[in-house]
Amino acid sequence: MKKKVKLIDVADAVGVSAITVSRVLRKPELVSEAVRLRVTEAVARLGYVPDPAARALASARTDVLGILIPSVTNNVFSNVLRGIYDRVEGLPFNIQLGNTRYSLLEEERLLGVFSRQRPAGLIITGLDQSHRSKTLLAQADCPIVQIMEIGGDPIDMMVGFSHRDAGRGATRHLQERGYRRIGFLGARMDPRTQRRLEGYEQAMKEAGSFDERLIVTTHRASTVTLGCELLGELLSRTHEIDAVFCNNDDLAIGVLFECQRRRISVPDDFGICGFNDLEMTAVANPPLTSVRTNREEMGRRAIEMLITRITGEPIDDPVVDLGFEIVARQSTAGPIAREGRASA
Amino acid sequence: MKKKVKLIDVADAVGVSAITVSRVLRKPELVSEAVRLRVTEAVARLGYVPDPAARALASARTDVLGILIPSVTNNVFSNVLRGIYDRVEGLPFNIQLGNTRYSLLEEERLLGVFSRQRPAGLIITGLDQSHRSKTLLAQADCPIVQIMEIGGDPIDMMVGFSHRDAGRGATRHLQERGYRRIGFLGARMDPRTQRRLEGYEQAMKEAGSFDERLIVTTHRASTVTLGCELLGELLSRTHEIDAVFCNNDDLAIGVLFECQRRRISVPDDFGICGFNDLEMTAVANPPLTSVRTNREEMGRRAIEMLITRITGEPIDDPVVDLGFEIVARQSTAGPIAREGRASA
DNA sequence: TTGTAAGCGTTATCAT
DNA sequence: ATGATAACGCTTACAA
Repeated sequence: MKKKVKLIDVADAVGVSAITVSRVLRKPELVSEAVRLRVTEAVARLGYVPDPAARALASARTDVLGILIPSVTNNVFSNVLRGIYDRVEGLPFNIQLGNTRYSLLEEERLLGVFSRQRPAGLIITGLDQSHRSKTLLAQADCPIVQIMEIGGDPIDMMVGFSHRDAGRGATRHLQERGYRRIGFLGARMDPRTQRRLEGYEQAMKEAGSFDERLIVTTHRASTVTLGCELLGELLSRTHEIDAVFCNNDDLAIGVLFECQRRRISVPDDFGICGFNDLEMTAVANPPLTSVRTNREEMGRRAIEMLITRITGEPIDDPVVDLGFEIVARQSTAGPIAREGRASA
Repeated sequence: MKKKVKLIDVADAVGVSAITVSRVLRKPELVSEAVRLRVTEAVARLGYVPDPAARALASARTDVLGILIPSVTNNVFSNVLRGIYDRVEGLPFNIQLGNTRYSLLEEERLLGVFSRQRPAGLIITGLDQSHRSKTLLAQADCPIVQIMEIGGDPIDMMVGFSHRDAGRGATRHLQERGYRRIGFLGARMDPRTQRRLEGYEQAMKEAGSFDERLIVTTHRASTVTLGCELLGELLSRTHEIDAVFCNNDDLAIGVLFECQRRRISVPDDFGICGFNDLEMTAVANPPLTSVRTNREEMGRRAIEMLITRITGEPIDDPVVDLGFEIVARQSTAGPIAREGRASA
């Protein structure tokens, strides 16, 4: 292994001082063109690459963007990640990913690890940080974006949407399509799922059809298999039910499969609405209604907001509402559809 | 923002030198118990946390484990990641994740970024690194694990399975169940997919039923929707076909959905075999046969191998074959099933 | 525009 | 068992 090329080696080769080489690399406009060209050439020729540790130590800053998400397997977050990696491509930043596993304690720990590195920026999931985490964030002295949802006072910046409104919107959609006894299936029950449930409850109360027995939740992670099970649980409680709002599409697909097995006709006898609008929903049989949320865009915007602040530009609005969209498909065509057919 | 607590501050508080505090933190057995206790107490009381940049600069080593995977959205890799994060939990290492987007050039670039940090270990996906990447890896001077597949000479260590054998095994399974005209649907066509295709070709040739027209591939990323499309393409070429081996489960689910729409009876008229055994396959209608590969275990083992080497212990075998398992479900019950019924 | 000097916070090395 | 001193490779602050 050949010896490492240092700043001073480049400087010696060109006949300038180390700081000049450093300047060429970071602030080329401060160096005369003649010197700049010679230095650039030498850097390339010698294959010099800066040592990030030395840089971090000397400048009290790194090129690290710390990202904290609660799960690496959940589709939702991998979509956000894709947006993040997309937007950061070609920029001189390094993504450092932390997996909190939906644990506030792990979030605190990772925040500690991250802040010691003096990151250039931080992205953190949700609004519900612990007190200690908030303290750490306040001391982090770098721009911070909370992603996935909006609401309350931002620590610094936010990009997301209202899960409460989305839950209410989905439930209303089912109501508008003529369903009355609408169940709620929820897995994981993280803060965002809980707010979707709140939205559901509000819509059901507004329609005067709220009934606790229609709500089935579990702290287990959501899977397709779990969707099958939860529908079973719901039906074992009552058969007076004509639709479900699933807190995500995995559950919804599971519910659809289970309906197929039980010969429950969707959407005629039973409406299904999912959440997240995974691509699969559009090609299921029948295609599933879902709530589309722009997760890649969320990742991209979060990075953009960080960069804007890192470069010292002003932010127009620290809170960005990306909204959501109910994508109505056949799975919620409604019991109305049957009446239509009956009268035809 | 209160001033940062440094090693020397702790040392002054206890009345020892900085290096002694450093020793207590890294090699406590070298320090007398009396001093050790006082130092530990002071560290806790003052809230001292080491600066990773200073550490890295002084010791020429970091606690970074660099991971290079081709996609953050692909289920397969998020499963591996989960295993990695699982196994590393509680250990004094930091995961640094790089997303190569299936690009050898991006892989090279990230490898450059990573090796400059003097990582404690590296995990890289697959066997097909570029020449330059191999040079960088050779110079990295840390343990390296290639994951996902095995074959050829390991750069250092390997954990995975033979995709060729798995492709051959899946195809044979279909043949054993009585299917003859078996199609192959492939997306992305990364090296591992290509080797699965090779296995398929081998099995088809061995059975004397190889036909190029039965192979439909695309470089697009695999999705459920794409599975629908690829089946359409295959059927537009020929209707003399009684099964498909899909290079992953997303495609397989899409094929199933498309069969439902076209009223093609699975498994009676058409067998479907997927790959990866996502949990969803078990609850589809009918449940889908797939090839199970233990991806979480792969992540865990990779970390274990790194750690073993980092701690200087010997590795029993640098190449770990995790194998695969054909999980036979109803979707490949075979045309035989119909004969059975017919004769009943 | 370029350079000098003094750190940045830790660990390696060599003493004691 | 503990300490003094010199790196580690770069940037900041100030000077020329």
